[in-house]
Amino acid sequence: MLTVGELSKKVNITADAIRHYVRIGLLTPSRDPDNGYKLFDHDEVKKTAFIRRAKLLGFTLHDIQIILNHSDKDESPCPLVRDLIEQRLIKNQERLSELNTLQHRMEQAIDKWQTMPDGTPDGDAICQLIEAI
Amino acid sequence: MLTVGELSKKVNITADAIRHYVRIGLLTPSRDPDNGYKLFDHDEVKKTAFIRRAKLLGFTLHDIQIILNHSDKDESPCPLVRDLIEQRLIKNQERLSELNTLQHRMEQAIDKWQTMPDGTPDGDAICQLIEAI
DNA sequence: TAAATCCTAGGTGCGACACACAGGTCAACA
DNA sequence: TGTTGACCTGTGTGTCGCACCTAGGATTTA
Repeated sequence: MLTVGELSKKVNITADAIRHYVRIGLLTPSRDPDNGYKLFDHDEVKKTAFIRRAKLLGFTLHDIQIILNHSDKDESPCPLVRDLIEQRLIKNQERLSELNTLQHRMEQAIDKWQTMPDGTPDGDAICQLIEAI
Repeated sequence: MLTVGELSKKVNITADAIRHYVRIGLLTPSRDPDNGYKLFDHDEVKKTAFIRRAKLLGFTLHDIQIILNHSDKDESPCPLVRDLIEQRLIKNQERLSELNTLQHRMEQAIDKWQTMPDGTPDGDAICQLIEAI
């Protein structure tokens, strides 16, 4: 049975993150009756490691909640996991193309501004560099 | 002098977003003494359009706040703007490479899972698809 | 025995809004 | 003239995944 600090070292995340997972109900440690400390048994440790791996794969904590709920019911969550990751993949592609667009706009702006004077505000223009876009 | 709703149509953003900008002090409309409605004059409309363009270029509202403060002082914010966008560019590159890494991991997982059985939970494994990573 | 290091619960902050609530205001139409 | 419906107001909460802080109790170490 590990305390928060011991668990945090074992799975290499912050104690705050673990407390966060407990707060939102992802982890459900038992309690030391003497002092109220959270105590994590083997299953909770496994769950914590699982959460880490799932996050590395791009699952949100909400996704992970759903997956864990399913596997608590002795149902294989694997088909669900495949569905979820395909959704995440699509979202991620969207984010990637948004960021790429942004990157291009920023690079273009910088190129354009290489040759522009700073100018002085004329009481009307706020920043010519941006208003020129 | 435009109300929130009129301004929101003119610059094509939601009324909620405009109220948000007012809340955080980006916009400072006057008030109709009769009914307390926010009233945006020409300068405020220009500022709103500026905010939109700056956001399209990847500036945060915080950046924009700084830029507007400078130009209020009749200083050319342009050198500042160039500095800020270079910082944003770097941040964006970091985000892009993070997302790319994530994308690769997700794609690899999906490839790998094509050939794997769902398996049944054995009371120990939570989701073999994820634990296999 | 005291200091240093753990632990607790609860609250706030981030970024950029979206959404909801309860109520006041306004223009138009019957 | 009354009423309807669309607009407006301020304020508060939720999103996401924590990080940080407070104030105090517990435990370990010198």
